[in-house]
Amino acid sequence: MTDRYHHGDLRRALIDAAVEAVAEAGPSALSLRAVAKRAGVSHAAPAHHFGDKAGLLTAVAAEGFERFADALEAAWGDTGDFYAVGAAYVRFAIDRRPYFAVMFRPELVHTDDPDLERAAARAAAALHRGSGESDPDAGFNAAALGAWSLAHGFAELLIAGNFPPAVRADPEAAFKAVAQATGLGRA
Amino acid sequence: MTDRYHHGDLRRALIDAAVEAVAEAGPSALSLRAVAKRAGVSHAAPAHHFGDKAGLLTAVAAEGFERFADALEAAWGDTGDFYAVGAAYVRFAIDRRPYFAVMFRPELVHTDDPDLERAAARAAAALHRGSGESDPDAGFNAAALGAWSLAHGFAELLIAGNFPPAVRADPEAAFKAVAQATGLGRA
DNA sequence: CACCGGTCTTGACAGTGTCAAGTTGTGTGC
DNA sequence: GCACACAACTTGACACTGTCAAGACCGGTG
Repeated sequence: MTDRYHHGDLRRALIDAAVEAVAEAGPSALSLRAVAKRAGVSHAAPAHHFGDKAGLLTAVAAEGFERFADALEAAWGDTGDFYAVGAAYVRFAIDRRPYFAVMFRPELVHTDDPDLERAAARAAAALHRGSGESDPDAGFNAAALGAWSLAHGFAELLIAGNFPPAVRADPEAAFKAVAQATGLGRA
Repeated sequence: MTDRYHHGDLRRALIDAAVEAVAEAGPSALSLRAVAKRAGVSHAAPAHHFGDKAGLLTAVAAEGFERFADALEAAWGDTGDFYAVGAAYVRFAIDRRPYFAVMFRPELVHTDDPDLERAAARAAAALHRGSGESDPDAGFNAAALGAWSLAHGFAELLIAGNFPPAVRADPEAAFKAVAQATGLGRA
């Protein structure tokens, strides 16, 4: 099965290999040839399935958004409040770091990919659930964008290593404290 | 002067060339050889001054943090409130995009570089000015981290193209609306 | 004027993404 | 059951990349 000429599910194997590689050295250090070697195929096999290096990362990002949407939806189900969803946002960035490292990087992926767009839209819907309509005057929902910005910025700064040790020790608890300090979550 | 064998200020010229290149295609697409060509020197000249590709980007990031600190300090001077500083944060991310694209990317730079550390510390000090001491129990200042996360997340999501057109039309005004919606800035 | 140290160049190396062409297997229509 | 068409993958090549060692060049100090 595994040593067939036709791999069976090479696409899946390549995505997994890419996720591992990103987890080890980040997306900018990703090498298609290294991914191919990890999956045990020739150096040009990835290009056949994904067209492009960006194509492979696009597939990773799309899968990431799907898992992200799952995590956010589950967080709504648990307690239903904003803190839980924000904490899930932060937890995803930590636990699924290789996915997160690719998901909000337009220069690394094909932003017009239908699968990616669909998955990203699902995640956005899961995130904004229950945050009401956007203000027709302003053209956007200020509270929802604020919550998103807060969670995203916290996750991004945390991952980049800009937060003190006390935050890194328990990021979810720290996020809740930070969110409360801003006055958010009372809506 | 410019066609001398000893360039005069090649280091400066290389940084400028790198900033231009990053502005055009992002930091991941940066090529040392292209930077060298842009500055009119041989392909190995950058390595002599910066040791490394990461070394060049480190110099760019350090310069970025200096300008960033300037901008934040100026914003405090203007009106002295949080909204102005947050808006300056967002404006910097837009106007000085090539710098911002490198400043919070630990995988692209030498995070232990003394110049970079000094500049980043200055920017952090400028950002947290007037936000009081950190809570000794928690080990961090929740309100300050919240403000930082909000501004940073907003800037990051805006740049990545995740916000609706109404926000992109006037990002600073949108940020103020978003910050107000969270209840922040009343401290 | 000799010399020395820093500045930059030249040349080489292994590794990269991408493309064109070829090879190998798999399923389909007959 | 068999030829054929097509998809999956390989092979080989190309231009380009970052990095290193060695050399050429220049400015200033003795």
